[in-house]
Amino acid sequence: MDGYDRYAFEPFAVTVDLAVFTLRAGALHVLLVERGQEPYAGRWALPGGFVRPDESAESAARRELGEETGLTDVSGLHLEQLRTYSEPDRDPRMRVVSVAFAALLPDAPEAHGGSDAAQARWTPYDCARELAFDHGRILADARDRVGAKLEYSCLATAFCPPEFTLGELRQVYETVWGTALDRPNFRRKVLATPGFVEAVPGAARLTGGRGKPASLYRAGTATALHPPLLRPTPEGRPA
Amino acid sequence: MDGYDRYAFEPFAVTVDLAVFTLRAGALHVLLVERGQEPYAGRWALPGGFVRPDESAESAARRELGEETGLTDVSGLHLEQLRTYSEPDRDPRMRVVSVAFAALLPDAPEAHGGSDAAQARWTPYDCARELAFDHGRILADARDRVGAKLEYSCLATAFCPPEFTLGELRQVYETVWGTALDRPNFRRKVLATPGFVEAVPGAARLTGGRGKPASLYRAGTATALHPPLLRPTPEGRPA
DNA sequence: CCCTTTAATAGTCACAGCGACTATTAAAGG
DNA sequence: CCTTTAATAGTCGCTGTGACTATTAAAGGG
Repeated sequence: MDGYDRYAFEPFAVTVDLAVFTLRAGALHVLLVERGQEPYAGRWALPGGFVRPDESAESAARRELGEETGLTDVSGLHLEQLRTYSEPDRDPRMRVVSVAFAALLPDAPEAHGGSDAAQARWTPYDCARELAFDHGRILADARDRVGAKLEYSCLATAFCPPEFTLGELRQVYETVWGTALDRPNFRRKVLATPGFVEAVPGAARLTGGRGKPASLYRAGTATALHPPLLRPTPEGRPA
Repeated sequence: MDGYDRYAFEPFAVTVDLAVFTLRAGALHVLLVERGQEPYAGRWALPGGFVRPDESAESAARRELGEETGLTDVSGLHLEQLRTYSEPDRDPRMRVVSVAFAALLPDAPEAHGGSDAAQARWTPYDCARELAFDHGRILADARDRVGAKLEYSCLATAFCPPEFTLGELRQVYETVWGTALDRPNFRRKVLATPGFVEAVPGAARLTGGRGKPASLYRAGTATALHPPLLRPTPEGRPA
């Protein structure tokens, strides 16, 4: 950033794009909006918008998150910067640099049009195809990041309501990773990690389903997982 | 990014900032440039510059890397996008959004002025203080990222020349992490990880120092480390 | 009311990985 | 030739984890 005044510089439009994830009916869902105009009119896209003069990309992302989900309080939601996409031709009209974020929601409020009056809809991740711009790439990157962060962070609780059972937490992993996890082993691992979850003191139990009712837990104070909870290796992810 | 044409948008200047690391004399060094003008005239800063109209942030970062280090071929160097800094007041003159990158160099060519004619210097990481703008924050974030990635990636070889000994590789970890590692255990772990390093077939050995000469290795084809090489926990990094 | 089903919870066993440690080998240098 | 230095070889024991079995506590149907 030296030599600042010695070069002319091109002004860029700066936007944020959000990959907003939630779990619904045992499947990973992402919030998409339908574009109303060219380019890509009628195509689905990630929600997002311009960064305003007086706000950071993080502020813009949280503002857009509230507008698009209709949630009144998005202050506690997990929002994470992914990376910035800046290919010169990523928008056919003009030079747009976009800062991508991932957001995780515990439950999915029904989607509705945001302030942009654009149609918004929760879509199963596997059905999100043919997105506008490079949003397909952004969405795939976001999913990879979320899956990876489950291994070494307590991110999974961000998909859960304030109080949850270990079964629900395990389903987060199973859904995002697409693998089954051994129930007792998962329980042992989670409870052995200090600060991951803490038991709700009262003899709180959740009923409503079949089977033995499970104890309730809250997210703990830890953010990192040491040692990590490695996902089962289908074969050799390494190499 | 929907509702594209419905809002006026503020044009931003977009720059890249680089945290270029290398190992010198057993210490982590970072490439800094001295600012020649206000603001922060005379202060040290991370190298960087404006993204040009026809290039992506990645292209701009690699171009700047070549200009600032004086290296003729930077195509093989490890360059990694960190995150984007976009606080409205991060530059007192105007609205500048900066995409930060980390770069890793095997050996340190003597620093010289880049094309900007600014003075450039390799500085021990611990001596890099009072940087211009928010570059201190960016540098700290970059160091954190590099340290963390050593755990679960083969990034360490990016600090090494094409052929290196296991002792040199171990010193990378020890220098970046600031901890001593058990020699035999490190060797066992590295050699047990397929694709991390591969032996140079010839009875190649490195002489020049004291002691038994070590075998030479090259970086393997793996990029990820499974299971990871966790850094010794001084106590509880988790929680 | 019993019996099946479902899911949480408790517990066992064996192996892999790793920290800590000791021993040996192969060079340089005085 | 002996000391120093560093690479390499190998051992021991603990911890974490995968695989697996058993028990408990509810719902639901006959």
